[in-house]
Amino acid sequence: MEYNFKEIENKWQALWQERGTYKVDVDNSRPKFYVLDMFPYPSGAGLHVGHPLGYIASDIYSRYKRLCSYNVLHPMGYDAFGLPAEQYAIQTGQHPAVTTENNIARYRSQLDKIGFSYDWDREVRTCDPGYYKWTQWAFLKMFGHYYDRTEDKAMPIENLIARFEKSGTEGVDAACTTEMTFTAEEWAAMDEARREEVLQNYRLAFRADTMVNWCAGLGTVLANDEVKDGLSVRGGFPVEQKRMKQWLLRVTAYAERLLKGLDTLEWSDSLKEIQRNWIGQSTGAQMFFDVADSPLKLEIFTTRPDTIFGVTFMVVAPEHKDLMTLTSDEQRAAVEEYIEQTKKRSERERIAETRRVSGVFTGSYAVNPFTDKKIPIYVSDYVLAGYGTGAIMAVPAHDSRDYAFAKHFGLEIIPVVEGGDISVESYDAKSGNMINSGFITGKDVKEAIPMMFDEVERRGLGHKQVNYRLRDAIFSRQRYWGEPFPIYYKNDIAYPVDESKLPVELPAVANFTPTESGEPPLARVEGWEYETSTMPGFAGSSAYYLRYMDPTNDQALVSREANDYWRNVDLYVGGIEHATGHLIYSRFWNKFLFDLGCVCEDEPFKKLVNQGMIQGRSNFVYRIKGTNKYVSVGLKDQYDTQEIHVDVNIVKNDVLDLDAFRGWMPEFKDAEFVLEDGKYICGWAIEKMSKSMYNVVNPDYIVEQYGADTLRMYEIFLGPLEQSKPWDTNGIDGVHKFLRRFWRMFQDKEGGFAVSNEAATPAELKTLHKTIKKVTDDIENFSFNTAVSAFMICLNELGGCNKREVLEPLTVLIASFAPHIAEELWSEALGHEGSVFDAAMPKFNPDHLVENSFEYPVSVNGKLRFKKQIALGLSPKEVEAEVLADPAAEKWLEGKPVRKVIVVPGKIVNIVI
RNA sequence: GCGGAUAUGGUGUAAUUGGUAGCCACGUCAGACUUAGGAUCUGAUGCCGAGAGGCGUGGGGGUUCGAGUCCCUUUAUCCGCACCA
Repeated sequence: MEYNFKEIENKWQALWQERGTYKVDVDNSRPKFYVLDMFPYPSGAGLHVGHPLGYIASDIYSRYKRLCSYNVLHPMGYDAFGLPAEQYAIQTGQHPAVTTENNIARYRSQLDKIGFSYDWDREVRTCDPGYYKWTQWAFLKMFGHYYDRTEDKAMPIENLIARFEKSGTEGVDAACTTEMTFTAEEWAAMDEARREEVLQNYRLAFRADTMVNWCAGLGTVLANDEVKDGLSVRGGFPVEQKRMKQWLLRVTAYAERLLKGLDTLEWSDSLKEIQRNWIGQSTGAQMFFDVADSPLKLEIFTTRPDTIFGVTFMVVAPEHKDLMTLTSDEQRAAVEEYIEQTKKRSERERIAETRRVSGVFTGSYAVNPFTDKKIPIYVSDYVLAGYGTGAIMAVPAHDSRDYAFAKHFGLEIIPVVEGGDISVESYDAKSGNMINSGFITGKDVKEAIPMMFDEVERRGLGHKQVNYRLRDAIFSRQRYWGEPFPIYYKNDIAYPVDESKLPVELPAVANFTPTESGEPPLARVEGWEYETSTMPGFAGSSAYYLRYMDPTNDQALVSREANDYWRNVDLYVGGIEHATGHLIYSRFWNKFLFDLGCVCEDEPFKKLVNQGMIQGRSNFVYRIKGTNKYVSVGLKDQYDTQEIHVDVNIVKNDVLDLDAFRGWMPEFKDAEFVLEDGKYICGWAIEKMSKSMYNVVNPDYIVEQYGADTLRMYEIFLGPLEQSKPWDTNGIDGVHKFLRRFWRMFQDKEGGFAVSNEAATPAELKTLHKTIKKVTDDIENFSFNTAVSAFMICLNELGGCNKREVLEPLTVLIASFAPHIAEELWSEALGHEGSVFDAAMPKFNPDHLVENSFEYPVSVNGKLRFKKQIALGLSPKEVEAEVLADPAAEKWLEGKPVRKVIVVPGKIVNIVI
C-alpha cells in the first residue's frame, strides 16, 4: 500500500472537523496553554509558501503541548479592517466588504489544506460589528480615563473633575499634553467648551490639534510606525507634516511601564531592544535659562548638565511657542522667512539634508546661569519641536551638531571635557576630566553629571527629568474601512455615545474612496451623526487575543471566568515587522484594561518568537542580445547576454524544462538554446518573493504535489525558525522520502500494515529514547529543523525495524509535525481508536542510553582541573592509567562502574560509566 | 552616526555550548534492481595531493593543552533608530 497522502489528508481533515477534535473549553482540572499566531490581513494575493511558516511552528508547539496534556487554546482569525484591505478593494473596484469576504474564504481554504489544529469556533474578524463593539468600548473607556502618575495607573476622568472642582490642579500629577495650572475657582468659571478642552489635555483617548503625518496618496493621517523614511509603509507614498485636529491615544502615559515590562518578558533581545529604542528613554535635566532684558524664561532639556560651562549659545525649534516673543524687530523678517522655508521643506527633504546647517539669530540673548555670560539665541530646524522642550542649550565643544552650527556661524567653542581635538571636531564621548568648569573642574564626567543635577535643583534652575522619544499614537484615519468612533459632536464638543448603544455600525456606502482634501468618506453619508474618521488598523488587533478567550460574549470583551483561566498568551508567534506597532499598542491596550481590572495580567504576550521571513529564490535565463537564443549559465560570459527572470515552477534543480519554457510565453515559442552537458542550467538569486520575479510558490501547489505533512516538515527543515531564508523547492524530496520510509516501516513485504509485537533490542530502544530526548528538547527550544534531522537519523538507525514497541512512541512523537500520517498510522496500522492527539507524549528513559559520559575532576601534571579533563603529551594508555590513579578521580568514581575510558590522543579524557 | 544580528563544503544547515568541524538533507559521482522512471536500495562526496600528508569555520591578532564557539580588531551583508539634545 503506497503512501497516498492526498487520501489520508482529506480523510483526517474531514474527521477532525466532524469530531471537533480541536475544540477547547475552559477546564479547571487541566493546566491551560495559549498559543497564538499573529492573525493575517486577508490580502488579495492569497498565501504564498512563506506565510504559513509561523503558523506551522505554532501548530507543532500546540499539538506538542496538547500531547503533554495541556488544555491548549490555539485560535485563528482575520485582521480585516484597515488600509491593506481597503487599498485592495479600491484597486479592484469592489467594495471592501466584498473583497474581504472573498479573501477570507480563500485564506481559509488555503489554511485548511495544511492541517492546522485551530479551534475555528473561536474565529474573530475585526470587521464584525459583534467584534468591533469591544474595540469601540475600549476606546470609550480610554476617553473616560486619565493617567494618574501618583497612583501609576489609569483612573476615571470623574475623579479628576472632582479634584479640579475641589482644588484645581493643585497636587494633580497626571499624564497630559501640556502642563496646566488653575485653581478651583478658575475651573468653576470655565464654560463647558473650555472645560472639555482642559479634559482633552488629560483623557487617554483625546482630540488635539497637532502636527501629524499626512499622506495625500492614501488620503489619511498615519501613526509614526506607519511611516518610514518619509514614505508610507503601505504604498510608499510621500508623507508630510501637517497641523490637523485628530484623535490620539496617550500611549506616552504608559512609556515607563512599557519599558519596565520588557524585563519580565521572554522575547528576543533584539526585539526588546527595538522596543527600547522606540520608547527611547533618556534621563536629563529640565532647566530654565533667563532671557536678557525680558521676563521670559527659556526651558530646555539636556542629558549633559555637566557641560553647562561650555554653553555658548541656545537654539529653539522653528515651531517653538515663544519664538516670536524672542525675536527682535530687526530680526523679525529674517526669522519669519526662516519659519516659512522650514514649513515648505517636506519630511523627506529634511531627512535627505540632515547635515545641512541652517538657522537664524533671533536677536535675543539668554544668560548662562553658571557663567553669567550673555549668549545668543538662534532658531534652527535641527532642534525638533516634538522632543524635550523644543529648545536646547548648545555645547559646541561636545556635540557634533552644535559644533557644525557654531563653525558655520562663527560662534565661540569652549572645551569643558578633556580629550579630543576641538579644532577638528567635537568631543562627544561621555568620559574624561572636566576643565574650565568652576566647581566641577577636575571631576570625571560620570561624577560631574549627578553633581550638576543636585546643583541645578539646589539653585532652583530646574529639576531632573525623564524624557521619551515615544509619541502619542494618532488614532483617526480619514478612510472608510475601519471602526467608526462612538463619538458625536455638539458645538464641536465631543460626546461619547452611551455604552448601551454600541456598536456604532459602519454604514454601507457605495462610494468609499478617500478624498484629496482629507474629508473622510463618512462625511458624505447622509444622516451620519458621528465622528467621520474611522479607527486605524491597529485598533482591532490590539485586544483580539482577549476576544478569542470568549469570542461570542455580548456582555463583556471577555468574561472574568474565561480570562481568569486563559490569562494571557503563553506563546506568540509572528513577524518582527510588528515590533514598533502592534506589539506596542497591544501592550498599552492590555495595561490599560489591566488598570481597569478587566484583565488579570499586566502583559499580553509572555513568550514571543519571531519567525524569519521566507524569501524567494529566482531563476534566470540568459538571452543573447538581439536574438531568441538562450545560453546556459556556465557559458553566458562568452556572449553578450540579457538576464531574464524565468518561472521557478518550470525549473528543477536549476535545470530548465525546455518545452515548458517554449510554452510559457508566446515570445519564447521558437526559443533556441546553447546547452552545457546537454542541459540548460539557470542562474539564480535570492530576492523578495513576488509575482514580478516569477519566484512565488503557492502552498496549494506543494500540498497537491507532496502533501501537507511534507510541506509542514520541509518548511521548518529549511533552517532555524527565527532566521530569514529563501524558499527552495529543491530538497523537498528528502523530507517526502522520509515520510514514505516512515510509512513503509509499518508494512510487511506484501505491502499490508503489519507491526511486530516482538520486544525491541537495546540498540533500538537506545535510538528511540535518544530521539525522544532530542525531539522534545528541540521543540521546547523552537529548534524544529534539528528535530526533523533527529527523525531522519532515527529512521536511518532503525533500518527496517517494525516493532510496535518502537513505532508506537515514534508515531506520537512525530504527530505534532506530520499530523495526518500519524493519525492514519495510529488508527490503521497500530489499531487504536480515536485520535493520536488523545495519546500521551512518550517519556524519555535515560536507562536506555547505556553509555553516558560524565565530567569528573582529574589532576594532570600536578594541576587539578575540575572543568574538563586534560592530558598533556601522554599516550592514551598513560592518560587512562593516570586518570584512574588520580585520587580525585578515584573519589569521584567511587561506586560507579567504569565501562570505558575514552582518550583522544593527547587531548581528551572521558569516562563512560 | 548609534544600536542589534549574521558570516561554516557546490547548496540549506549541524556541532554534546571550550573538546576529533561538516551531523541530517539537497546536489553530484559510482553501483544494484528495473516495467527505463522525477521509483527504490547501496556506497562515495570539504579543499589540495597519486600517496603519505597538508590546509580548512569572512580577514588579522590574542587567551588556552585545546577556539566555529571566549576576548580585541577588521571587512561584508541584513535589520532597527536616526539632527532625540
